Amino acid sequence: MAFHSRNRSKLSDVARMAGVGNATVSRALNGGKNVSSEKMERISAAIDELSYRPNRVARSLKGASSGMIGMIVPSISDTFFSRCAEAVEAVAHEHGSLLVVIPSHENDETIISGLRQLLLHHVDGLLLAHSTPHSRELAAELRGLRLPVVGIDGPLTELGLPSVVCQNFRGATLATEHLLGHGYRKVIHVQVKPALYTMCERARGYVAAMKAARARPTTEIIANREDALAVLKRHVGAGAEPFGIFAGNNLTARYLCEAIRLLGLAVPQQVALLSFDDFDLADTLHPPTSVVEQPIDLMGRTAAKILFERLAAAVHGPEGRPTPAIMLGPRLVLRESCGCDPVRVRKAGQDDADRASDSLLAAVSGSG
Amino acid sequence: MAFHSRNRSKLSDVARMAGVGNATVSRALNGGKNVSSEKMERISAAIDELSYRPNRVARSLKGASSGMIGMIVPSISDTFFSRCAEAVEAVAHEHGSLLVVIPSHENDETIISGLRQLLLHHVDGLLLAHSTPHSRELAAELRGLRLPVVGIDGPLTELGLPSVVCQNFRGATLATEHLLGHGYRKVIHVQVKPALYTMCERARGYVAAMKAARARPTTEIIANREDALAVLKRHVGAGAEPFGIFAGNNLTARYLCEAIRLLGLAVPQQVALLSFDDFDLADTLHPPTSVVEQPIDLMGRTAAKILFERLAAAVHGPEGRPTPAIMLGPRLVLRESCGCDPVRVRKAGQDDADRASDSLLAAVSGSG
DNA sequence: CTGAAAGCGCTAACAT
DNA sequence: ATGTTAGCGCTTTCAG
Repeated sequence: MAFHSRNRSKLSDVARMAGVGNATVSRALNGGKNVSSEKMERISAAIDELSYRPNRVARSLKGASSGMIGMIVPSISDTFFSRCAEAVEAVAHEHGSLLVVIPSHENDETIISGLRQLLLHHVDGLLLAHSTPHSRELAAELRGLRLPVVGIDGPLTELGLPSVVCQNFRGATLATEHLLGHGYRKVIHVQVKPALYTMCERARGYVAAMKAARARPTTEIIANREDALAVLKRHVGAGAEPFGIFAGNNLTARYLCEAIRLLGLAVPQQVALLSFDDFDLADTLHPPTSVVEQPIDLMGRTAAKILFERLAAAVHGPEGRPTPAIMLGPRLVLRESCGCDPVRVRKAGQDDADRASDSLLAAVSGSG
Repeated sequence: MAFHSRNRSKLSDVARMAGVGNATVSRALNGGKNVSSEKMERISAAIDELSYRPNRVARSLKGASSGMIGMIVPSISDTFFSRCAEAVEAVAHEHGSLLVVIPSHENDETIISGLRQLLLHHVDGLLLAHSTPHSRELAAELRGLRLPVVGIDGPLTELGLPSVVCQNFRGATLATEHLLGHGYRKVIHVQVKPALYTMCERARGYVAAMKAARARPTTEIIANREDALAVLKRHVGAGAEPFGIFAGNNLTARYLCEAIRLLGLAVPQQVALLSFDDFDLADTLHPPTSVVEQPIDLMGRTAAKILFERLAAAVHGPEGRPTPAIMLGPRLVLRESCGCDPVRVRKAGQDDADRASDSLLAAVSGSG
């Protein structure tokens, strides 16, 4: 039980060794205000000597910061959220804080119980990734919280809480316009989980872009590969004309790609594809899939930064005035599935990887 | 500061309401031993009434369990580790514990400082995923720890600590034998990060299988797509004969796939591919990539389970006797890149998804 | 079986 | 500027 304290020196040990009072050591530890530089020296010498580190638990019990922040995400293993978490952890680390991650499985009750558990552990603040509309209970729970909370991926605007999201609407518009720009007169939107905030925004953006181009928007909801197959069959069968698909997220794109492969459809000759959210092998797929890339790392870092700012400013709980969500811009990553010219695309590539493979490609074809 | 305790009832409130002493409530909370059933009733009624939840921090300060476990992984966003973490979290949740994840970036010093930070926060136990050989410092740190530690992915056997790993050797043997079984006389092994324990084991398994088949093993180390390109060029150029590649992990496979695409190589006609560790779009790639699948979820759950067992048994620190690592079996997932017949493969598919798409496929080709 | 009392290591008044 | 003191909420002897 008491294996924590094995040999570990405590604040009073430091005080004794430095020949000062406990409070002085505590003060020295917390900013060193109101401590003479002479004692400051003696204290830090003693700290080094004893290799003393303050016990976060005791500190936390007393009411000071616990050095932990919580993050509630739909799923820990989902690429998007694990990358968010990684960015958040990086910022937390800079602030000497630990990150506790709890999966919600998109269930409001799970969120509430997770929230309470985090509270019991005295976390200093909370990041909440939740893009389904919250239940009344969750809203109440959040409203009653005296703890800095920042939303990520889904806005907490209605609750007066700050949040960081991607410009889903804009990304969708960009994608749709791009597809339209390739000359496809018919561009459909396929998505999963239409209830999600992010999906709604993307669908809205798609519709807006279609309307602006005087084209007729069509949104299809799918839940699996079989649905994708059915949707594809229907639209391919409807006319010989090639058409574009704007996929709502990478899961949608995955179902679609699988279905396309099963049907033996030519991309982009028969169907052009552009998906929201980049994914690992998008580049390696046949053909490479064009995507709207979200600034995941920036989203995570920004949200965490806001949280720590509030922590420092001791701004707990909702503000009186509504807090607009910070919306970060997505980026079109053009590969080939949207109909872009492979050569032009490769030429336009700006990063080193692209350039490097260019020259190697040339070398290879020269030797083959 | 004191926003944690806002209205929150404490143990003494429960005691007062139930008309018993603090100690009795505490006992009731911790197993209810030595408490009359009558007071037990009154206490639990009071707990419900006040919706009391014990403060984990206070409990932890006093020396009891903190309700938190730590996990140190090379990277939070890496699919393998985030899936491990998810499994671990599930078990932790069952035990009412929180999971704190720290990324090590495969750096021993980072691990050590992370370790110490976790200690300061009184975590009850630790899961360590680290498959590079540990430095003397890390070994010493680990040895001195009075805390249950369980290794995952890499063994901590030398330190007398339990660990859970995949049968990397066996998986590699399986893969190599399978490739050999397809009739490829030449099968090479390509990998990244040869220093990793996992990679060593896989390379050993490959070599063993090759030797058993009286074939000459060739292991190539790559670090990026360009290396993959160079390796491929060399081996394709070396002879017209098709050959097999056993890729050490999914990153290797990815580089290889990209390079294969850039070179326009036919898979499996010119190069057959079989990779260790499944990945998201393996199925959608052209052709679908065969892999050795690791029981990731089981690994995470098992490691966590062992940790909680030790926690319950109060077995802290290394055992006297060496603790053999628990080695979980991988599974060959045969798709097409290894040379398996697409039709046969699909027929052999046992899960619903496969069956479902089969029938749909039939429907589709019938209508086309 | 039960309650009173003594801390766990730290911070924050409150004196000085 | 500095020391003394009183807890934070809980567990745990130690007496009954």
